[in-house]
Amino acid sequence: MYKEVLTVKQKKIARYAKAMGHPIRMYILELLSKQSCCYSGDLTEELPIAKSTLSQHLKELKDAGLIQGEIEAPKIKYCVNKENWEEAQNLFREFLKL
Amino acid sequence: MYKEVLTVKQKKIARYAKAMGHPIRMYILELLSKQSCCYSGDLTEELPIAKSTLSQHLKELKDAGLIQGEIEAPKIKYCVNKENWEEAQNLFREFLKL
DNA sequence: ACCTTTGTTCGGTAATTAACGAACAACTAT
DNA sequence: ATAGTTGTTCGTTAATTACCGAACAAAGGT
Repeated sequence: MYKEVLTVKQKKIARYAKAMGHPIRMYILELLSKQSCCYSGDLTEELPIAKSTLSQHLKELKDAGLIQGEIEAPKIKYCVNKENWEEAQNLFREFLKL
Repeated sequence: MYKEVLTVKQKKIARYAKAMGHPIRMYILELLSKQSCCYSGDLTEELPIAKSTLSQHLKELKDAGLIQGEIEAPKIKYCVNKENWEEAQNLFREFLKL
């Protein structure tokens, strides 16, 4: 049992950063942060990846808490998870010491 | 030959984010951004990981361009890479739309 | 010269990540 | 009831990541 040196904040920001650590996911996040929502079908068309791959990236972002999906049958509408997005913003801001 | 949808900025920020995607590396970055420099020996003592593992994490950060090492024999002094650090700051700021 | 300190590299293992196409599930619309 | 749309899951493959201890390399001090 040793002293834990890593802070909760460091772990949280690392978790968010990890989710942001892929160009495709950055593309999605940037899109969502600009226009708040989109359908994953739109992404499939724009992005040069298989739909199964896209599905995985969306899951990544969802698991990290940065986005959320809402069923609008037969589609799914994705939006930023406002609460966590703001937390991430604050963590990054603080880290970048503004 | 299809249209490239990913921007240079998205790729760059993803690269930086990926390097930040581990708690240990966040710890190191936060330390360096606060006090500008440190010796890796200090880190070895504080952090609960093998020195070989630490060496790898430092290499990650170096390869991403976020830090740089200067030999001060027999130690190595690590500092943030100011130029790239500022680029990263700007990219994140812009992305977080401040 | 020799020992110590410091950090990298090597070899190995285990887990995770990224990607694809095919198959499947859920729901809509006809 | 059937066909189409949409997205997830599965199985597979390849590459990368994380971690360790041991071995190695470089430099400093004695």
